[in-house]
Amino acid sequence: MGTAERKAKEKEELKHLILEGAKKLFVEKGIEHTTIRNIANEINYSVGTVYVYYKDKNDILHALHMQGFSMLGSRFKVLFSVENPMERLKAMGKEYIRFALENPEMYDLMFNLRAPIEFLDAMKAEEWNEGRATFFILKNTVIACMEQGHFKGLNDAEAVSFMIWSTVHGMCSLEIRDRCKGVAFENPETIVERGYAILLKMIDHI
Amino acid sequence: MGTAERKAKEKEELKHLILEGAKKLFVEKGIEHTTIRNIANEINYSVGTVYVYYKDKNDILHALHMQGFSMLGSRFKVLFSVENPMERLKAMGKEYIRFALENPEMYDLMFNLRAPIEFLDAMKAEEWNEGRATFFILKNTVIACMEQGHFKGLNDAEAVSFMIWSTVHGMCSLEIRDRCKGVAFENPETIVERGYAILLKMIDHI
DNA sequence: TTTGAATTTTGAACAATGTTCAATAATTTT
DNA sequence: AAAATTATTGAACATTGTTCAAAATTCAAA
Repeated sequence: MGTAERKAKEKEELKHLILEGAKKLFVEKGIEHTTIRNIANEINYSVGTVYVYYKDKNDILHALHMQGFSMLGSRFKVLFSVENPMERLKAMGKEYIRFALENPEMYDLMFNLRAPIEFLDAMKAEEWNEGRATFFILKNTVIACMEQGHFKGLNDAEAVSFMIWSTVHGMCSLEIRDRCKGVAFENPETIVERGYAILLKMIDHI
Repeated sequence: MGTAERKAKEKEELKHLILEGAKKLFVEKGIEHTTIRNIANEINYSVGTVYVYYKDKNDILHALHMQGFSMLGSRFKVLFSVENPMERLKAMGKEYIRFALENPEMYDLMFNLRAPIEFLDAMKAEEWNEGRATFFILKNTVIACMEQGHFKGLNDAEAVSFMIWSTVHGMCSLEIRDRCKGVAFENPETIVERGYAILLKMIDHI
């Protein structure tokens, strides 16, 4: 039965179309200024159709959430080619920052968005795999660094990974959410780079 | 004219009442699940009254924002008594984390809430003073540490301060926004403490 | 080709929200 | 006591997420 296949594909395509429309608008005007009606309008469908393919607005956010982790994950995977674990770790931080600052809406969605209960339930289930996998890449790199003699005196690889993740995440979040603007840094444009340079030096000296 | 004074005081009191009612509900059921009608109901006034005293919902958020910085600031001020700058720096981090984890809604409001344009305008104006002051306390402490021979090889005190701020902010945000839950840490309850311990060791070793 | 069932799409309708504002009530001044 | 000023109200509006019966379309069988 070829018809069923084609229909399934069409459904997939429409689902994708909705998602891409949503993403475009999110990037253009921010997540909370994008309405379902906007999305429907953007792709020339009616509101109801969106709800056929996505249960919720949350469902859309969740789909984009996974897509975001997929993007970040593939950026990380490229870095497998960097043999030296310490170099790899540093490159990962750089890529992470680049991803966050180039895709602030996506990043916000992934890490800063207030999570409704259903969202959290989905996160605890299998679907959060991508996120967990991304953290494990970091953790394993830290472990590899330790095996090469780095992070001497620190035996808690998980905590080290969490601390590094928190640092880059914190810098990106403060930057993206414009909290840096209020602080009147001497050189606002470069503050994230400078902060990251400090982290690298600290990592090197231990 | 004593009447005018009394009226002014009454107005102040009602404004405060609204704010406290809002805060109570924010803490109870989260910021975005608290409506103006809820707030009005909580203090037995009508919706309209709230709008007489606060221009916006944003206006309320903004007032609480300042109150939050005031709270955090006074916690920091207590630490002036700690003479040793390095000890003071460490205590500040601890206090910061305690504040964030004890007042997650307030913290979110201060650092993670999506800022509407008017909000940002107000931030750039004088009213962000509290926030700027808080960062300066941190920065000055870092400078004092440097003068005592710490942070050797790092000459950018601002970047060091930003990096430290980002680390504790990042850890608290990830924890508060439940992003830690998805990662399946070995020991989830203690991850922030452990992460902070790593930061302290790194600071010590440089 | 025609038909009738299955599927897809629609948009009017609903409840909840932030916000406004003329009307009402309370207070103060004359 | 009357007038004027001030404070409070809640109905009304626009916009949101969401639902669902109806309309439009597609498809397999006769």
